[in-house]
Amino acid sequence: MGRSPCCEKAHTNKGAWTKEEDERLIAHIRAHGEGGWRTLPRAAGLQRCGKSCRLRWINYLRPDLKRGNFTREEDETIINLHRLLGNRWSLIAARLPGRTDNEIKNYWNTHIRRKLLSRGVDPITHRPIDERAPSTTATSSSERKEEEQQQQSGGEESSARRQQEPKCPDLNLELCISPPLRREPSFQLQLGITDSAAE
DNA sequence: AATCTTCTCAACCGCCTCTCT
DNA sequence: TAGAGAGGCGGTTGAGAAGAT
Repeated sequence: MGRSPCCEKAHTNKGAWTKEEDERLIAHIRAHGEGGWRTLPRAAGLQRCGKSCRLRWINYLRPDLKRGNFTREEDETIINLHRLLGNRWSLIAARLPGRTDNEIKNYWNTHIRRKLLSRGVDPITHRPIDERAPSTTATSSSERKEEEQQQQSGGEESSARRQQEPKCPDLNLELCISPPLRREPSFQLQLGITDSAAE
């Protein structure tokens, strides 16, 4: 309502970033560090919204990002954390070094959600879907592919086992809530998730 | 080879929360 | 305590790629 927009939209670029814009952003952050997103575009000579710069840096340009496919372990970690935290992608991302919340969110929506559905598991509640047969939910070609892959990757994952025994690697997913010291980081520490698998 | 359909993921949008005054 | 500014988050969108017909 009475809120001013985060940036002057009339003079900002939108859409895909160019190589030159990337380089400017990287150079500016290397020189001045992260933060000050509202003033950064002007300082860096970018015709971009500050939020856009932040997103580009966090999701794509950060040097510590791990690109490439998710591993099986990461899959299971995401599923377990989602069961615990729900759609709190930033918290989930905090447990997966090199992965971003956006990346995990996309991966969840495009792969894991279907994977769970094909297993007969409700991706929201993480409980078995009783009423509907799994095959009725997995109708698209990719969903069928997922199923085939799972069958091929060793029959070790029988559907019965999948339904009754959610795999929890070495994750202690118990929540320890204590009075908030500051913001999320402290909360994350309080989570007490000791995924020794990641060690 | 051309067209249509489906999938993927980078980016945007709007709201919420935190911090500062 | 209230209000404003800034950062952060999650949902959604759309362009391009890949696959199917």
